[in-house]
Amino acid sequence: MSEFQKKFDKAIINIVSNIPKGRVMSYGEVARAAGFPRHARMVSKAMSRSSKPLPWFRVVRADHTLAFAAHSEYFIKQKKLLSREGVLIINGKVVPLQTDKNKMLDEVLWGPE
DNA sequence: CCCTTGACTATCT
DNA sequence: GAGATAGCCAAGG
Repeated sequence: MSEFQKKFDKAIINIVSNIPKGRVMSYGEVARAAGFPRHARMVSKAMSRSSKPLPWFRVVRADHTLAFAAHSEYFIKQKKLLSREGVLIINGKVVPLQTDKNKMLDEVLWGPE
């Protein structure tokens, strides 16, 4: 394993494992939060290499769609895992189950900031 | 080295 | 808003 992967994986895994239940982050956001901007495409590989289980299903594309091919095995699996915690996929896009009516959709999705 | 491959993104049409 | 396009960047062949 390259030195890059060692540090990268550690940082990515740390971020992903801390995504709260019912919330999602984009690959780019995870990469940025981990201190590796422009490495969105490598986030998935880091997660795959993780030895411990991760809430990988809480990571979606920046446009709110799932990264897996529609109808693929993992697409179905991710959709199910997310719906289990109140995050639904409608028309291929992530939509949170109605929660706080006073919050804007983006805030419910991506959190207050 | 050069080329291809992604669980990606931002920016046009 | 769905496609196409051009960046992106480490890995592997």
